Amino acid sequence: MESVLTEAVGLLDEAGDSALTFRALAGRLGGGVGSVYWYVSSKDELLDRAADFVLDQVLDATDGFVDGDPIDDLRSTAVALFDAVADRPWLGAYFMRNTGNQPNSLRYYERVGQHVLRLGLGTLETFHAASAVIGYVIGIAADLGQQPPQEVVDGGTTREEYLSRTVEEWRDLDPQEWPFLHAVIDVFEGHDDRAQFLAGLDLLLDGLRRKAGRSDH
Amino acid sequence: MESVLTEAVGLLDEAGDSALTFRALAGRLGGGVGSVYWYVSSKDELLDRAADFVLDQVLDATDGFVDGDPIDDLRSTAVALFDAVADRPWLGAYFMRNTGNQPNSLRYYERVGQHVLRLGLGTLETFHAASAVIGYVIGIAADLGQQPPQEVVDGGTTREEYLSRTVEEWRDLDPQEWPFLHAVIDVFEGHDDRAQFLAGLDLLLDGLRRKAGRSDH
DNA sequence: GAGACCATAGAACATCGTTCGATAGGATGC
DNA sequence: GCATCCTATCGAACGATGTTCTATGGTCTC
Repeated sequence: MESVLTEAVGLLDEAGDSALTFRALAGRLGGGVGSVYWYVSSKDELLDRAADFVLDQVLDATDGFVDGDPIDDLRSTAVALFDAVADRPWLGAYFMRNTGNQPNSLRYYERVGQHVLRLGLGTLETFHAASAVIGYVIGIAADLGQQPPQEVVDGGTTREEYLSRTVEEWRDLDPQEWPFLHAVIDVFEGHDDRAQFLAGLDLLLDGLRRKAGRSDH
Repeated sequence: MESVLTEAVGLLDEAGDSALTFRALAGRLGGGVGSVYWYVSSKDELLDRAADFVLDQVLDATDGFVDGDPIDDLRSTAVALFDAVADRPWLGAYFMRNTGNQPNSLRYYERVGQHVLRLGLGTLETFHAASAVIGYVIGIAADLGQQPPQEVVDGGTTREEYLSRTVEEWRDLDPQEWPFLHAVIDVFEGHDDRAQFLAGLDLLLDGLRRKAGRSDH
């Protein structure tokens, strides 16, 4: 059983979403197609289990954050999930469905929530804050970790070439009509996904810290 | 051409992601399968165009927000996109890929960016803030708008029944181990997706407003 | 040894995206 | 008037995929 998930994750990591087929998986396990169905009842379940499988490892690896400043711990927990999803593009997509259904996504929800709980907000605000943080992390991670275009996957073009070609197209647009695009085009060209994520996360956490401060006194 | 997109959107709206097949689309158009390929070169392109098609309408419908408080306008723009994605679950998934590739997602990016621009932040901060807002909206919308479980789609179970059954399962968990879950379980049971989205958005915008205030003086 | 259950294997089926060649109508060139 | 191209349509066929089904060993229990 476990080897089924290991090999499934291996396929996903190595060649992405479309590489995980029952035939490829069976071949890797040295068995027949039908055998896989003995362990798993559908492809949906296979994906759920695979996602849950790696999320379990992420959770174990980030077990220690429970003693510092709540916001700092919240940040560390969020960053750990982001990093995990960032280098596993497929994980974001399959984390997004069934939130609250898979055992480990519930575990993650709880962990984030416990940090928020320590802020001493009201029940509704606690619920909203935890949901916002998780939603932001998953959303950005899934977005940034999206599959690069086909030509980059095939190796014909590097990521940098593709990026700079996009930028060139933007430069041709009318600056009167696209003031924002032209304003940020230079920083976009050298942008770092992770820094982008962190900046947004800090905005969110800053708002949260302020809300906690207000309800404190 | 336009009718191809209209019917494609119709299929997606009525029966979701899996209902859009070339054969179903051709049947609806009263033609053959091959004809669709004359207008569109692949299913990816079909989905891109369909998503772009409805996004265009959303953008036209929210054209007026350019005169009030920047943060307020930012909020209105974000809410409009959220609402559009919320009742079109498929839109979130296909908005997420190719951000910056499809013409109208670029238009939306620009519009959000222009509001941020008025906050007078630095270039890098402007870029990060705009990305954070868009990422949050798309992420949450895609997450909350996720396809409900099969039994609900089939009509065998209502959304409320499914929700309350989930809650029942949560109640059985050990409160010692799941303090957060038990703390928020009541508000979760009656939660509203849109309110949840707005609460997180306001946290984010509050952080942004504060950052803008700091760099002002 | 017989039967129950665990586990595997692969053929077969339906569906899907995609390709391809055939075909017809209309515009254009001479 | 005729040939030639461009536009547009159609559906059969191909390959890949998820899934079902039946057949076959293997192992354990009594």
